[in-house]
Amino acid sequence: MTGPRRRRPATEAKVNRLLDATEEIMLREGYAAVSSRSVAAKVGIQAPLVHYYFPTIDDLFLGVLRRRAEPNVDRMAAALDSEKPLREWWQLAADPRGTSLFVELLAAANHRPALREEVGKVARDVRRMQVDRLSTLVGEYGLDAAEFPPALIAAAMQGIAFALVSDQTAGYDTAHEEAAAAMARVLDRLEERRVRRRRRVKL
Amino acid sequence: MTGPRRRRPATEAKVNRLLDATEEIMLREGYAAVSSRSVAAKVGIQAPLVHYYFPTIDDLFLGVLRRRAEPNVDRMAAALDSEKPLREWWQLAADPRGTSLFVELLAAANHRPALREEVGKVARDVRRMQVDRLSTLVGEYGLDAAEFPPALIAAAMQGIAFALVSDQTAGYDTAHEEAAAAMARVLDRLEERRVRRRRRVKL
DNA sequence: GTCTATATTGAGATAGAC
DNA sequence: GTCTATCTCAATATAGAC
Repeated sequence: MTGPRRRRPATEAKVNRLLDATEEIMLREGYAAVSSRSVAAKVGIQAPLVHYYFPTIDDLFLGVLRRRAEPNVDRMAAALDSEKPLREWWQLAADPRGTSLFVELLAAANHRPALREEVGKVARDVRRMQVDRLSTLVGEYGLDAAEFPPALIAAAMQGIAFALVSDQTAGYDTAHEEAAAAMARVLDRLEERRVRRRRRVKL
Repeated sequence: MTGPRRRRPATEAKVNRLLDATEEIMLREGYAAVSSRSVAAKVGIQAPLVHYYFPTIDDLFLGVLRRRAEPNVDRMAAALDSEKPLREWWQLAADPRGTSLFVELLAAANHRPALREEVGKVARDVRRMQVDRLSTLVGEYGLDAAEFPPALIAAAMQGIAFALVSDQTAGYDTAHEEAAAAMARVLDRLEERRVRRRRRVKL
């Protein structure tokens, strides 16, 4: 076990430029527009050279997923351990770039088995982390755990973010701004409630 | 203005078979797997013939969208006017086939301007219908309209359905069954509350 | 280790046969 | 009105040059 191979700095930089280009294409034109040609054109190299760094297109998508997953899992862990867990979780979930990319990866995974497995692993791990933390948080927020189990709250956080971000980035006229503002207020109220309840316990 | 052209019954049947095949491919392999070749293979005809019925691939996607949209808009209208509006709305939203297809169309619309416009129109019209009805329903459910405005409730219904259906169809292990069951219970309780409140008013 | 010339397959679309 | 032969181009990928 020697861990992932080290690469020369110049190579590392090029790999990152390729992944940046791939993300850009996924966000602007959808995952289906990603090809060795489109990525190469964006970076300014020849198409077949992409295959030197990423032998297959699957590897390119996996690269995007892995580069995003690690810091995002860390950020989610930090959010869940912060003073306002739901509020910070929402801030992560409502990030248009990250959420749009995740939706694209989810869609691409539909017909790419290698990607599907990896996306599933990330989704499951993150969800487990959220549910674990929620099992104690739910009570602190003054919610009935029987009515709002962690699994539902986690699905709601992610799902609402999906809906709002996808309508927003597509430019659909569906009052998503109003909904986003309301969501923020709901979470703020929950955080206030939690603070009050914890004070009461301490006193 | 003569309305849409009538087609011979045999033609109509073939058009439907092509649209069925397209839906099937979208659901099983994702929208990106839809091509004149893949659709033709599934129906058992030659690839270029697909272009006779649907000149461009955009037309194929538009065909799928339009054939689905009309009955679904009607069904949503009926649900909103039913005895248990939220419950029936959820039953529609939680349908895996319909929701998965909508997600695929949403993704495909990302880089297909013609489709994008039509999807946007459908999304906006349906959302408007839901929000209109919710503006009176919210109070009947005993919810505070300032805290839970119609736009947020509509986004939540759709978003949670997105999240649960996509995890379910992809087979991701994220406790989506538990979440779906909890969602159903939450809505049942709301419906009960609405019935009780209406009785009180009538008496 | 880095990059290019090139092979192969499959895509969308059209002109024209039946 | 229905279907087919065929064109053009873009996709992934590999073998091999530098």
